[in-house]
Amino acid sequence: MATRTRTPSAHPLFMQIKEMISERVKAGEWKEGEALPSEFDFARQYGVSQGTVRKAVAEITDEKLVVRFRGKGTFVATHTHEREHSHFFHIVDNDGVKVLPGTQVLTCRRRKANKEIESHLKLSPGTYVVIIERIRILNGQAIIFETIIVSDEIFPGLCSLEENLPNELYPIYESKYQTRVIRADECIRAVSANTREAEVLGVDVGTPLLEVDRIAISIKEIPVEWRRSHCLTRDHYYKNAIN
Amino acid sequence: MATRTRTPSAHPLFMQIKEMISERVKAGEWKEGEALPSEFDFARQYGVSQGTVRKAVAEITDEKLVVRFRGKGTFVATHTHEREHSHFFHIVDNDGVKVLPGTQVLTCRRRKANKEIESHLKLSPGTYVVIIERIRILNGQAIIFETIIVSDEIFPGLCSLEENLPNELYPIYESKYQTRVIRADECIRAVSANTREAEVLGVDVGTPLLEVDRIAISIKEIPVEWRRSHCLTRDHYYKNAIN
DNA sequence: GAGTGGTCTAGACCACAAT
DNA sequence: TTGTGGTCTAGACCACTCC
Repeated sequence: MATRTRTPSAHPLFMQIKEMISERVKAGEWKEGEALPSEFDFARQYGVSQGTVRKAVAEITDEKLVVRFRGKGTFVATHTHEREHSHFFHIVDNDGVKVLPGTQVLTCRRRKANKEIESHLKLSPGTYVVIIERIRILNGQAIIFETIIVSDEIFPGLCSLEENLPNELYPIYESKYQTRVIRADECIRAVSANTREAEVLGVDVGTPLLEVDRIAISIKEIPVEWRRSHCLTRDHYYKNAIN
Repeated sequence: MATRTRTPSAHPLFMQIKEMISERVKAGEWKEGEALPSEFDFARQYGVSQGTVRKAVAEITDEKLVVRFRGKGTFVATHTHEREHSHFFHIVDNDGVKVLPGTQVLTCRRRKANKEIESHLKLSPGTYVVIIERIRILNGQAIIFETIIVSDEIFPGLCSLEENLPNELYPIYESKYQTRVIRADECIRAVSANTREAEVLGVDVGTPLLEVDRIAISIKEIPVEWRRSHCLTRDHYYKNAIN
């Protein structure tokens, strides 16, 4: 391959390749779990060397869009239980050990979004949303009061699952609604338990609770879920590692 | 370079090179800000190709132990103001904007560590520590009540700086005490303001505060600072991005 | 055995900084 | 001009999976 026609773009070649492959993955050209073409295939497609494709795909792997297995191939990443739990769940017990939470749905309803929800999920006015309230149980104690809000257009019929809603929702978003959560922004505050939360969590009104406000972003860069968790941090805490 | 004598080690070559260079950096073979040998030098030293060294140094760069500049070289990373602020300070105002905090030292004293401190900083019994209490001021409001505890053996005379203690301590740790903080573990809880905090922060006793308990780890993998921040999260919050 | 990703090499050219 | 890190190539060998 003689000297390539250099696009005046500031990006190096492997970055351009990365963007192109990345876009194709995001566009759903290969379904979740499906294999992508091999490095050599991509190299032929784009007229670059295998090494350049490797570097591009390595970056996409870092972003957890795909996973690679030696001898098998490159596959569109899926939301495994472990990934969700290890990656998105930051509450641990006082010994620093991550505990698998149980879940109990309190309410699940469908209604019009208010201004606040519209703003958080970037919805057009009048959009319907699904609002789930549930508690999460760690070591037998109700620890977290969780309010989950998603667009009814993206997740139609989520309410109908009602009692069958699993602990971890992201795998459902992915398998039933073709919506893959790849990252999230969390806003963390200290708040006071209101009467409802106090009752459900079995504490006094006014007890300090940890509020974790999470906006989950899909692979298409759309905010798809607003989740507000109010956590009792007497026997647990939110663990964050800064590297 | 013919086929190399493969160590039976499970690690690939570039990983071994990475470990060796990494150890030398951590041992202080080059001072902070000082240049490391070039890729070709390392390649000669270790008898591998430049590409292999590149991959090793790339990983060390990812770990922020060194920084690289094209045309100049590879240098031992230093604690710049920006890095500390962007990396370790997670409190932002309600618009999500990071604010530069001012600081006012309340007390600074030297005393024997108690059991709790010994355990957090892994100190031998009877070690003296320095305890600094200070408030941090954002947009003119006292927002954070901060207690900082470090070993007096690692940071002798820190107290004597007293009023001259800067906002950001890590650059001081590095320049005056040859101690570079590279990562930290944070435990986050919701707590109630005690009388002291209530007075200092100008709120009622019992107001929910965000407790951020941080153990800072040095480049030598030693816990060197225990910092407990109690933050008023009325106009601010702790921001965490999950990628 | 064929195909995949993972590692390693040797060499080329580039952008940039210092001299 | 020299030296640096950054990119790219072409080809080799390896470990692993699947047939």
